[in-house]
Amino acid sequence: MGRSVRTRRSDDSGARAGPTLADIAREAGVSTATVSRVLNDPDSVRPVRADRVRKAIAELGYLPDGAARALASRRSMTIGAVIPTLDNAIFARGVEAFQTRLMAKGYSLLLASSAYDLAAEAALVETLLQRRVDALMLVGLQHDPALLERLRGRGIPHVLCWAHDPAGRLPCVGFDNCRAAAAMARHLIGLGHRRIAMIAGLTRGNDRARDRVDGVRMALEEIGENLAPEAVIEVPYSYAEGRAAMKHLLARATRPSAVICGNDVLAIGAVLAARDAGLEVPGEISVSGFDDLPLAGEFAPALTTMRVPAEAMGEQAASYLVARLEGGPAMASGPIPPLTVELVVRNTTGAAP
Amino acid sequence: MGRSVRTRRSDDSGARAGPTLADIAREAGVSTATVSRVLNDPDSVRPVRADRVRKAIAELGYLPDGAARALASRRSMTIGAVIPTLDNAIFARGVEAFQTRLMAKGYSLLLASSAYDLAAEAALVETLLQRRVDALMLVGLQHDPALLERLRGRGIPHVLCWAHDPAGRLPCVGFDNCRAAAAMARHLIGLGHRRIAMIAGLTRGNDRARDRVDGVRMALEEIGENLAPEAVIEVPYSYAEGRAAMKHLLARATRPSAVICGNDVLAIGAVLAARDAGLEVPGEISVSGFDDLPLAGEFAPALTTMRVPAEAMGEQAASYLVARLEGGPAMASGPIPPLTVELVVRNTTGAAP
DNA sequence: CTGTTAGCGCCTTCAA
DNA sequence: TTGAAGGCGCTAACAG
Repeated sequence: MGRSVRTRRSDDSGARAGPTLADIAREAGVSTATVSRVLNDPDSVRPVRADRVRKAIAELGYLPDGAARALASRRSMTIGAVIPTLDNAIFARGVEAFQTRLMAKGYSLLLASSAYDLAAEAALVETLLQRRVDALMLVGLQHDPALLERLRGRGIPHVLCWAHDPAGRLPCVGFDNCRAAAAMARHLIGLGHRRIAMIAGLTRGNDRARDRVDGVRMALEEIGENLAPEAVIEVPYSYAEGRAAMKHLLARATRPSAVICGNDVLAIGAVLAARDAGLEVPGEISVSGFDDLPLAGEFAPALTTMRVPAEAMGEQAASYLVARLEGGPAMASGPIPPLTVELVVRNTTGAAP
Repeated sequence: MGRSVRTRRSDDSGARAGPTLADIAREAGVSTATVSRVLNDPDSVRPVRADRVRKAIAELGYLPDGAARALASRRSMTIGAVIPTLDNAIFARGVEAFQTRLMAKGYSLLLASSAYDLAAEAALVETLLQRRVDALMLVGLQHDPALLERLRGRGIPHVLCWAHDPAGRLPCVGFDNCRAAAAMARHLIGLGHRRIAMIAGLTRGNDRARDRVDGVRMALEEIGENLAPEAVIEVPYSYAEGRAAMKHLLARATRPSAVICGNDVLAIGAVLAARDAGLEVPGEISVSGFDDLPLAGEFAPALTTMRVPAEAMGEQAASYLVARLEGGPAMASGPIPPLTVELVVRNTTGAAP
């Protein structure tokens, strides 16, 4: 027999549950199927009844149960993302844009950070799969070997950000780090620089950082120069590390005339160190960044850098995943064209002395 | 009749499902209850059988279904957070620490950002509740009037970060913004400053920003001075806005001798503007920040600021929520003591000229 | 357009 | 310590 008031739990540990869809159905005098319909496909219900249902929903303060919906419909309306860190402003921006776009399309974001550790990333993905994410966003092309395979096996739509697969095999929304770095190197080469050093991010487990080093190397080789191993210093992304690395570079017998940095944070640290050493930038040494953080344009001297479309990347990644989820099975989605980066020449790069 | 091989979906749209708990039970020759037990309370199962189950799990590549678990157990192992923005490095750090700690305790993070809009925040919370978050983290004490009420009504444990409720009524993990700002003002007052201006964050819907203004005002009133309305400029948190606000301040008939900024980003913008105007910092004008971002200590001149324990806050918030969730019903949890902030005096504040 | 009826995959008493 | 069985709240055929 139907108690008109449901009693759920007598103790007060945990959440009190609200009314269920069945309660709404009873209140509105319709079947549960109808209530479900006004929730998922309102147009398939006669307006009068739909309104009656909506009224009941409002009156009882009904909130659909996501877990039950996910179980029954096989869609959690939740998308996962694993990023290396939120401590890098450029990732934070990208994630913010990703989340905002997702939310606008009715999806929620399950977020985790891996600290640039590919094994940790794989484990986090496993957890997210367990949470039944409908799709997944990852950063970079390099991952635990079994990871992408697993996603394909499970049929989980996914997208790789901050990178571009020239082969077009992987679904990625990003740009070619190698080409971008090469473009920066050519800018410096064009200014007459030959003694070029690099302060790079840690390349272990970070293909973006590695590709940037490769890009610089490639550009140098184009003109018959080479990037000596000792001309590349790898450090974690931080102002202090950028500064320390530059200090090292300046202490050497032959000082570079230009230093290409793996990102803006390192570059600003490097400029600070150059200034500490009494060197003029760019008069005596040129420094370039990567990302074009808001600070890059404000800093004095304003930083020459490579602008990365972080927001667009986050938004496109979100839109891509949602399209894959909602587009019919036909939606094969060919290779995605790379996003464009832009060399922004400001005041930290100049003619070689 | 039970097909021994389950057929789930013939089309290939959407995710292929993996084996279910029932498959594991069959494979291991035990009941589903037993499999469930080795998952949730391994010690309650005889080791030999437990191992058999674990072997089956490994062999079939079984992954528990979070939605089903959530539905049956009434716990999603998911915690929500709504923050104003990820574009503020200090929030990003806090969220990162929060997420890391949560993950370590077996919980996942559902994240959303509100863009400092309290109505948007309330809507996002509603979405998260629908996703069945077990608990919730919010920023600040000020929220949509119905919001906290709703959380209490639903019995959702929650914590308010970046703030402290002196009355001790609200569950918050943070510090007293008013006191912290007052301490900074007193530092400047002690240096002989009287013409003090402020470049504050937007106070609408942001009680942390408002409290900081109030703290400065309070400290000034202690010495019989007052903070004139025109001495306070409210702007969004960005380097460019900080710079522009400082420019405004310097264009006035009577220039302030010290400028207290709502955060480090504004402060660095302000220092840049002072330098643009040919003013020496702190010789001719003092500037203070708030947060102690990594850049604050590296910047030249190094920024005097108020160090905020962002990581500790994220970690404690996570631990608090998990404790509420897992602590028995007895766990009443008295008021949480405020975190401590620390005045870091560096080189942007000096004696009044 | 609407109601009936099976599950979705797991947890959790309740008995044994 | 184990198994049987009934939901958790909702969706999705399938009839009507």
